[in-house]
Amino acid sequence: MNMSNCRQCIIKRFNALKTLTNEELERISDHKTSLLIKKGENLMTEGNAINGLYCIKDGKGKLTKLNTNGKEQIIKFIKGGDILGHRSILSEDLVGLNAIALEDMHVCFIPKGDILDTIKENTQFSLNLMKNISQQLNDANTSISQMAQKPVKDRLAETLLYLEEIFGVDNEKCIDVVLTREEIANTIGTATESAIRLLSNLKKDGVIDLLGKRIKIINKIALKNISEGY
Amino acid sequence: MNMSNCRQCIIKRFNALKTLTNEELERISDHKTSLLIKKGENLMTEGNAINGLYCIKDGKGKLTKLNTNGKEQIIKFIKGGDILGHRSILSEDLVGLNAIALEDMHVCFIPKGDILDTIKENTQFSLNLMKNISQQLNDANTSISQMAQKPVKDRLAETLLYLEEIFGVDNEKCIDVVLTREEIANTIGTATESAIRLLSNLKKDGVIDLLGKRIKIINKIALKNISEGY
DNA sequence: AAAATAAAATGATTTTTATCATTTATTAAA
DNA sequence: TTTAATAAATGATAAAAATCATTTTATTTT
Repeated sequence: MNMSNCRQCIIKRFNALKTLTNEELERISDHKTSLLIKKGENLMTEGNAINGLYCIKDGKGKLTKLNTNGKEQIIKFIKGGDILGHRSILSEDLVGLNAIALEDMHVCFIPKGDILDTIKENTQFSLNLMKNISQQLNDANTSISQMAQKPVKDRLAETLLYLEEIFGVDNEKCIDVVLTREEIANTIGTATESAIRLLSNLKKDGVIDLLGKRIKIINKIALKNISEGY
Repeated sequence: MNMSNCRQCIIKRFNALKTLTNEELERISDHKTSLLIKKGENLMTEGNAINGLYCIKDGKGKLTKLNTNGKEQIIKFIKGGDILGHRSILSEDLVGLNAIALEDMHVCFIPKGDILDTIKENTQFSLNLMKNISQQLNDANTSISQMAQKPVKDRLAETLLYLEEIFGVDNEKCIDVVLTREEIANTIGTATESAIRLLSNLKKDGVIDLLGKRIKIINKIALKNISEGY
């Protein structure tokens, strides 16, 4: 059984679950399970069937896809407030992406049946899910375009700005997520060495600072310009 | 006024509109308008507001995005049976892509209000729209991964297979869509000259044949292997 | 704390891809 | 149907990015 109650949960305010009625929340609260996903563990795995919706309470993660050649492509980053698995539930497809914890994550799992029932009875919830996926689709289309047409340096600049936007900064003004250089490379779609080299160049140019794995954006305007090809 | 009636329209069988009730079809039929989009014309334009759903009766088109540097990226191809504009309606965003006719297209336009009403009253229609967008999102994620990690040659092979799958072949077994070399390049995200060169190589290797602009796949297995990096 | 392992950084080199220049072919216009 | 315009093809070269090799720096493990 589960100590925590969905009605009291503050994280639901940040996603489609905010539209649920008290009655719906009670039902979900009774059926949900809480999970601890440790750093490096998979919350969802590409190719598996899905049997519910995940709501991330806290922690950070990455959504990845394994290429035919075995290389990991990071498609998106996730954090508290995000929901996962609804795409797969709605399309009745297998899961398309791996969800992997970048740090320990607390996650709630809501069975598929409850979600489908709620979709059918609560139009607003339904509309919010659609809105969420629609925005993701728009973002994905933008990514395709940028992957296809921007050079690696521009994509790196873009990604650094995106990471700061998503995760914010810590008390030393560094982007508040710890990624390996390989993960950065797998986000922008380049070789690890290329990512390292370009990061070093950005540091040399005074646009960013590198404190171990942590990255601090020093000149956001310059970075924005680089991301647009100037 | 409009001669044609949605109830009789056969194209609706191929998309989410198939779940509409007779009553809903009548209402839509009364409000819809039919459009002829001539080759090269825009059906939707990036950045514009949307005020309805488009249902393509026949013809072929491309969905594109203009990059910051002014280059066109082709995100997806469209044809009879496809619906357009629902993503933008659902997310309440501006249109994200240009829809441009590759040949004359007949299209029905259904005002936004009717669509939103129908979403609210017909759960099955709603679910079908979600399913459609969910699948598009999955496809888009696959594209991101391939753009980021596959070399141009592999992406070209992939694209040729995709085009044949979407548009089929004509009576000479050529892929049944006419694209310029530039459009092919803008699909796979490369320079026009590179696309031309790689097409020439594939022809020299006997994998495809080039009859003017038309492309015939000769060895599908070889092409599939190339697309996977062999 | 020392040893072992993994990650990051850097250099040298090769491969891939883009760009520029020119020619040839195709399509559209006068 | 000849001319003009556009698209396709090809060669030469430059630029971008990947790969391989090695060193340095962190991070774990013993």
